[in-house]
Amino acid sequence: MTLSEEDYIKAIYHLSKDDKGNVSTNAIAAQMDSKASSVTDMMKKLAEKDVVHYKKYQGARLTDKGKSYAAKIIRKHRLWEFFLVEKLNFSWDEVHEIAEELEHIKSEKLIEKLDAFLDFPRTDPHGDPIPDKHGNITKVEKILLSSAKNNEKGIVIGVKDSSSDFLRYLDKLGISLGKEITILHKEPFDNSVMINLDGEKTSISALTANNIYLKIN
Amino acid sequence: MTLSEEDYIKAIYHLSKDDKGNVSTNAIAAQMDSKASSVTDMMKKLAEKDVVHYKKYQGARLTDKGKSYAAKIIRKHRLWEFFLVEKLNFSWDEVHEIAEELEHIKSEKLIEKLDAFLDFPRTDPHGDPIPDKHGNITKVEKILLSSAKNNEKGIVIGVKDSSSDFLRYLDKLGISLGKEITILHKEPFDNSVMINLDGEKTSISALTANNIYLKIN
DNA sequence: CAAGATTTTTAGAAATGTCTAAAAAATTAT
DNA sequence: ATAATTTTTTAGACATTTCTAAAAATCTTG
Repeated sequence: MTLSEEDYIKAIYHLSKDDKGNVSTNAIAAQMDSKASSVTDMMKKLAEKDVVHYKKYQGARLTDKGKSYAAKIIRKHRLWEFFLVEKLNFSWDEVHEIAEELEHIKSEKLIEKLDAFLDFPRTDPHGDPIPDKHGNITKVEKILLSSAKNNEKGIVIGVKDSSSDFLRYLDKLGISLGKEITILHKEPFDNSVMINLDGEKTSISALTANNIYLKIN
Repeated sequence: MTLSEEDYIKAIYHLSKDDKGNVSTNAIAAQMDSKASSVTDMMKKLAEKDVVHYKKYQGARLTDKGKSYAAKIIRKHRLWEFFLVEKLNFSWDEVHEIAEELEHIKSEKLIEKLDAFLDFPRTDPHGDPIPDKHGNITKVEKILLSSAKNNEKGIVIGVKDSSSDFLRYLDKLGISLGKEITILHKEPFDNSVMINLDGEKTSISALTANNIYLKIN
């Protein structure tokens, strides 16, 4: 697979995470920051290679082969992110772009040795699960902070938005993976949430609350 | 710079290591395993970008900008090789191909952090010096084993040929970086060399002796 | 359910990097 | 120094990946 093909496979993977339907040409173009016509061309090529199911005017979805390939790219991306943060001391908002390049390095042996060197991490620095070498992902039960109920207590285990801006904002708030958060009160007026974090009362906006995943004990 | 441009820059760098003259179009084509016409095209492009001096029918050589760029690629290549061997337990004959890919990862910050993580190594797993962040290379005095004199004693500090085949052959012979070798006798008939290695007498061929660098105490 | 709006595909073009074949320049050898 | 050989460049083509503009299909809505 070329670099470009791998990027399209990843895009389709991310767009079809939850629902199992087809992904539209326009949705892929938006995700890739390219044009619908380019997507159509690439879908024909990927269908030829048997990594997507594609029918004119009906969008695309990954075949089993495509899903397996996507999982391998995601695995590489997340292992490299873990390496960058844990070994090279990058912060969690800096690693995505670099991992976007590293994820295309081909060697299987490299990635298995890296996995062992890192002591087989289960999640990346943003809490996202790292697929195993067969492409299997362990799903962890999690809810959005915004949908937690009053008096519920949870551990921060992930973020929905992992843009640098959001991650740096969380740093400023003192929110990081593993932190315990108690929901004190949800404000109906603006859907902001009053929480207890490290013994302090803090109010977080609806948008922020909608991008933090909690594991409820 | 694109991947392909970087590969051409590297090729010219390697071809003009010793002598300062221009490198011929055909020599570059041979090194790159491509055709002379492709080289001509690329030289025009690289001259435009001011990384090579190029005049029709007279070959090319790197500009200062080109040399600096080449040194950065070499630095990345050799740091990654060191990482692969020292941290991921690859053997010295396995790392070249993987480093060929890793050397194109762009982030400067990545490479400075990697350098620090590896504790600022001075040479790669084949004994070749790692340029510093400014592109400066520390030259070490060294001679080919084939040109050492009888009764001279030296430490293996590098190899001229770093192909997998040669490196694996050295493994079989028990020759690795840091080993002490004493030249016992040079056979005029076939230029083979009788050496003392770990207290054992061993004969090595002229070709082998011509690809091992020694530091004489 | 037909007209308008939107989405998707097709057609044609550009940029990159490569190649083959032929022409041009440089080198070598008689 | 001229002919033969080798090297290098040019010209034209092809594969990839992308784009714009126009056409075709699908969806939406009064």
